[in-house]
Amino acid sequence: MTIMHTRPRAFSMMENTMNERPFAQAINRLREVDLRPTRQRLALAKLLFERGCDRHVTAETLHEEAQKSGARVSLATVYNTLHQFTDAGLLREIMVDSGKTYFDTNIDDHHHFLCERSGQLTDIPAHMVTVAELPQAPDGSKISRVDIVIRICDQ
Amino acid sequence: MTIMHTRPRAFSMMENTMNERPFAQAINRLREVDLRPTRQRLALAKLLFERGCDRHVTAETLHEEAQKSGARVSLATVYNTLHQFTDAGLLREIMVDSGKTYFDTNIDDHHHFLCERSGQLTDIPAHMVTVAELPQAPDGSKISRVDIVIRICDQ
DNA sequence: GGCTAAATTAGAATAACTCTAGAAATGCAA
DNA sequence: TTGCATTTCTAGAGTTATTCTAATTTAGCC
Repeated sequence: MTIMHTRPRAFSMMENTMNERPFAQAINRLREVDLRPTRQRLALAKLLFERGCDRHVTAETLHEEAQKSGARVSLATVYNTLHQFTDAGLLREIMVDSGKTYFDTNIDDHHHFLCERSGQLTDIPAHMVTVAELPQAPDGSKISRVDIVIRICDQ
Repeated sequence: MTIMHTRPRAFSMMENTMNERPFAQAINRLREVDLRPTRQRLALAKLLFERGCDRHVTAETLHEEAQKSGARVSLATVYNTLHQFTDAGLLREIMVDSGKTYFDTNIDDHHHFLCERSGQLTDIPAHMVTVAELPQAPDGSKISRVDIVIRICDQ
């Protein structure tokens, strides 16, 4: 197992406004995390990171999106790629709906609203939630992260 | 859909120390939530609630336990029963490990430690966590619950 | 006890992944 | 560049957790 000491920031549209050498950014980013910049990985990276907003995808939804955009990528590759990107710190896996794995392009410290009706997830920046007191982690262990899900329902 | 206004407390060993009429408690509790006290439901209720401690089970683990205790219950019935108990407010469904559904016999307001190595879940009473500031729920919705998972790893 | 609705069950079906093994693409070295 | 070792991709099979289905059994009531 490898521990990431410096988490790379995710791709962003901002960094590529000029659109010269459209894939250069993505290629470098993938190289940085030791993933060969293949056609498939580049296509998925584009969909995930070059839209300029934070996204919550499942393998299923991303695969569908890739198909629509004309990229030929198998579902197995989408699964592989999502896990590789997660291991590389480019994505974060989130657990809300048992039986489905969501990936979040926002890798900053943050939390989520979860709509109980629609299952819709929305980011909450970490600074909007203040936790005043936390219990001590059990002996021999330390807190690695605090995940907060605020469940909301219709008023 | 039915909204529960008065959540029944879960069963507890404390309430049945004398052991007279061993199933009376369970039978009444099931009646209260409009579930016929069948052989299977009683067996599962006993396993879940009469051990005097809070438990985290999956359908799989509970089914196995039932088998060992000599109760003949099908896995389908375990699934059905866990969901019925949850709907009746006797259990709470928790999401931590995508791909598996856990049920918690502790239905009080509380949170969880999640050990990233073993997947082990531990309850944290609500009073041990203080949330000082929460964001407003989006328009037209209200906060129904705040779930906090403190992920821990080896030190 | 007998009837009716509810509950249980085995096994089939489904959903979301994961694995496998062969084909294709990548990148390094000459 | 070309060849080759290695990585990556893919279709399809396999797995796991769960739900569905339709037939059987059981509970509660007269």
